[in-house]
Amino acid sequence: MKFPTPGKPVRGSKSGNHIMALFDLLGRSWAMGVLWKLREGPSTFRALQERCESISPTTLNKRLKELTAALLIERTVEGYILTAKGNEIFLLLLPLEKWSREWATNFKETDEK
Amino acid sequence: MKFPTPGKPVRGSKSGNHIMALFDLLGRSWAMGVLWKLREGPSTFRALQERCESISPTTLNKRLKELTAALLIERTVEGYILTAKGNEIFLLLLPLEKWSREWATNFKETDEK
DNA sequence: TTTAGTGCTACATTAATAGTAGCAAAGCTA
DNA sequence: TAGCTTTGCTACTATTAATGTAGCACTAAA
Repeated sequence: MKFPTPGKPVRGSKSGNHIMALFDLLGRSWAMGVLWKLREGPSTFRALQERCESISPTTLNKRLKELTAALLIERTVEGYILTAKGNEIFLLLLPLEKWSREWATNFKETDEK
Repeated sequence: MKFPTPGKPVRGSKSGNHIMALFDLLGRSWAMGVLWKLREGPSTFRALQERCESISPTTLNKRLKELTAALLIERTVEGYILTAKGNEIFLLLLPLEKWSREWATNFKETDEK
């Protein structure tokens, strides 16, 4: 498994700056979404697929492997769960929810093409 | 210009849940990176390209338009800058930096293939 | 020994990103 | 006013990532 590793070249930093490595990891389709959906508790592969409403098994599998390699999630008998680190980062993402709620109000009527 | 709009179907939410719309927006290559690099101050297109170390003009242009439509950045005579909203979200991303520094320590020697 | 559920993998298609060239417009400079 | 630069892109091609649909191998219960 290969994922954006701090210390190795990543998007935005040839030297592998840690924040850029993180952005590279989280800046992939579904990465943050999967973490978010896992906040609800352990989930099997198929259940997670449903929580996500629409995600191909190919992509889900890839993200799960990357996030596992990145130590953010792990697989248990109950299914996939957030690790301690995964939970930490979830808590850091949490404020985005409130912010996005306000942000969303800007696009209610503003229906540009 | 088309970008993940709250209220419209986005990745992870057919109803356009705001946090999922935000994840869809930020979960694209370079989106968070560009916001991050713009914290340093106004930047022209070409200068921004250099700050990013490696980014194709195609992608940069696309992200700039999306982020502009999303009200996070704008173009001024001095170049691209973060808007008030853009700065807010940057501040929310800021804690990730410290976290990622600690996270990175897990991958110093752990050099798996 | 069937049946059902789970965790994927295969494969084909479409979309996103990269990488390189270079053009049109604006601002010097001589 | 004719060149020379810089800037902000766009065009184009190549490569990589994501989608969507099928279905296989495994486990467990009936």
